[in-house]
Parts: sequence; structure tokens; C-alpha cells
Amino acid sequence: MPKSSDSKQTKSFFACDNLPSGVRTGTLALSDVKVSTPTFMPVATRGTAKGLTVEQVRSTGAKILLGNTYHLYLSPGPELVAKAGGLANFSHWQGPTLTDSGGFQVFSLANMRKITEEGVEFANPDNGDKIKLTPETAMQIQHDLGANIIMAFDDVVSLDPKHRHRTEEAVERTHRWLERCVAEHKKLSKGKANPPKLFGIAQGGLDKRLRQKSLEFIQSQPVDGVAIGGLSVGEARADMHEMLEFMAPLYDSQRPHYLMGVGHPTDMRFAIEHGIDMFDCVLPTRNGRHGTIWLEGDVQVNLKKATFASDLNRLDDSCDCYTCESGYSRAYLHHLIKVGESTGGTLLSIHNLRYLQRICESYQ
RNA sequence: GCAGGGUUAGUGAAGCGGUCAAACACGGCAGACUGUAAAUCUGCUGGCUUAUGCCUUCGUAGGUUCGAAUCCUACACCCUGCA
Repeated sequence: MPKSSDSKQTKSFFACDNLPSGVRTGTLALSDVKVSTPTFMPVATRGTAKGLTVEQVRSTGAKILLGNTYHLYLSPGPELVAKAGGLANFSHWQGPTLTDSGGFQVFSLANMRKITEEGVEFANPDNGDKIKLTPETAMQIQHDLGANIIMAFDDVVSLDPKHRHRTEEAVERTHRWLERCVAEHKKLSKGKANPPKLFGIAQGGLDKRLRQKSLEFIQSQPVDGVAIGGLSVGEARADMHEMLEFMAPLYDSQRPHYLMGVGHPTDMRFAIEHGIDMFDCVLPTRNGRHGTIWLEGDVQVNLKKATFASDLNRLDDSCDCYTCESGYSRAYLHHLIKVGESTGGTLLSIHNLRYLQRICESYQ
């Protein structure tokens, strides 16, 4: 692959080559670990990639693990995680971590939260308890959780036409909240030898004008990375791709570009070819638990289907994941999923995570 | 042997004269899932065929009734008491 760039910054947090194809290959320096990009970051909302040990996650080639502010705040609480030495230690991951701010829960828990200018008040789905997240508390919690990368607290809006009127308001609020995040983050970082990197999140739904405005604002701020939020929330694939294409020339090339919540192979390839460096998504682990996998060529297969009941072939001959290399048969995995043995979900999650990581590696 | 109770679709189990092809659960067959309230959710699940249609089903065989899974009789099998 030809290298055409310019923007190599060896000692900084992020260094990358912008290739003429639109693809970028880079390196994130997170504490002692160098992470090659593009990279896929498995989601460990409550401190674990569901069903997997950290060793299993690591075996897929993942370098950064995601946690969630809202969920870890509810349990076990940031104090305990801090006391345990941060999420990386507490979870035994012992590697780079990123925490999402809880902004996504503004969207996913839409029917049990109230937004005000100050922040968002959630009702805990388990017991109805009120939980308030603000830009300031989101920063404080994430500092306590001790991730290497933390995310700004944003206002994520559904793309449902009924909520479109809120898109612009949400963009503006996300910007105001970002300024508060930046200020709080600066305060909390004072005196810290190795403060976390803060990423801003651009919103704007499927409105190009708002997207551009949001990207410009986010990039005008002293943030370490640029994230794209508010996509992969139910829109048509073509709409998402159109937006990615539109935004590609607008990114600051010096900072990493993180497309939040995307992890469908087709979308990842498209995004990588349009300047995205980082991804996270629940799809590989959720699908794995539900019995669906990706095979060579991005073919999605539901292993629960009766046709696999007696298929003694391994999952995918072209895959080097633990599950495939060990030779687990489709029939066996089909059986585990059918009878509800969690090992099945684990083995398929490993495969799916590795599948996405291999996509990233193919560009690195 | 006597007296009760039971036998319902792949399984368990409701229904006890019409609105019953028959609730519900499980199982089965498909589908969905993109910063995880998700090991979850949705649809279908007698046959024909896709319709406010027909056919065959509620242990077996008869009967009563305009009409029976539902009532009566006999038989078969199962369970519980008493012998």
C-alpha cells in the first residue's frame, strides 16, 4: 500500500498515514500499549464482554475494551472500580480501556429518562431509582473508572421522524455539554501524570448541514479524538453510508476518528474506506449469543437453522479464531445454542469478534 | 372385585353443549438484532391452502341433540382408595 503522508506524529497519542484510497492506518499510544488502527473495540458494558473471559477477548486481537459509564455507575459504582485500580485492573483486562459516557442511554432508555439543560435524569430500570448524569458527573465517573479514553456526554436522538424536530436541539446541546465536559475534564486532569484522552462526539442525525456544523464545532475544541455518534440507530444502510461519505473530507486528519456503535462488516469496510479508525459494537457478541455468525464474504448465517444440526464441518475454514482453529463443528455449536448452553454463545462471540478484527487487520 | 378420578394437538396442560382447529407453557420452524434494560424480541406452528373457505381432529365405538372436546352407554388403558 502506498503511503502518501505527511501527518506522521511519532510521539503523540495518535499517528497515522492517510492513504489516497481514503483508508488511514495509524497507531494509538495508550499508556504502554500501541494500538494499530483501524481497530475494533469489543463492548464490555458492565465490565465484561458478555460471556467471554479477558483472555478470550484478547485472543480475538482486540486491544481496547469498552465499558459504560451509566451501567458501571449503577453497579458496582465508580468508587469501587477506582479502589480496584480502575476498570483495566478491576476487570482483569490489564489493557487499554475506553468508557462510553452514558449518552447512548439517553437514546436507548428514552422512555425512562428526562433531559434538561443540566443533564439527564434516568430511572433505574431495575428499581426505579433516579440517576442523574450531567456532563460534569459523566466526566467525574469516567475519571474514577480510569479508562484511557473517555467520551463526552452527548444527547443522542432517535432518527424516528417523530423525533426529528429534536435533532438540531440535540446537536446544540451536545455542543454546550461538550464545553462543560472539556472544562470538567481539564479540572479533573490537573496533577494527573497520565490523564485520560477525551473524545468529542458529533451528532446531527441524517442532516448534512447539522453534521458538518457539529463536526466543525467538535474539532474546534481541545479534544483528543473525534467520534461520530447518532448513527447505526436504525437508519437504512444507504443513509448511513451516504453520511459517512459526506463527512469523510471534513475530519481533522490529525486526530483519530471513531464511529460509535458500528460493527456490521459491510458498514465497517465502508467506514474504513471513508476515514474511520475506531469502532465498537455489540453486534458480534450479541449475535454470537443469539446464534448468528459471519462467514467469509460477510455472509451472515443463523447457526440455529435446522440445516446445521448434522453439519460436522468446522465453522469457517478461512478463520483463525479460537473456535475455528480448535475445530468445533457447526453441528456441535448448533446444538449448544439450541439447548441454551452459554458456551455456544461464547464460542460464536469469539468467532464474530475475530471476524471484525480480521477486517481491521486487513487494512492495517 | 368395589368405589372414585382420569385419557385434549410433538410434550405438559386449560376448556366441560354453540362464539373450539381448541387458551397457555414448552418444544419445533423461521426472522430480527449496529456507542447492550437484549443468552433477548417477533412471527408461524392439524391438513389443504392462505380465505369472514373447506376437510380431519379432543382414548375407541355407539347414542342423545338443530349442534358434542363438552351429555349418555359400552369398551380399552392409567391413577387413587377399599378389599
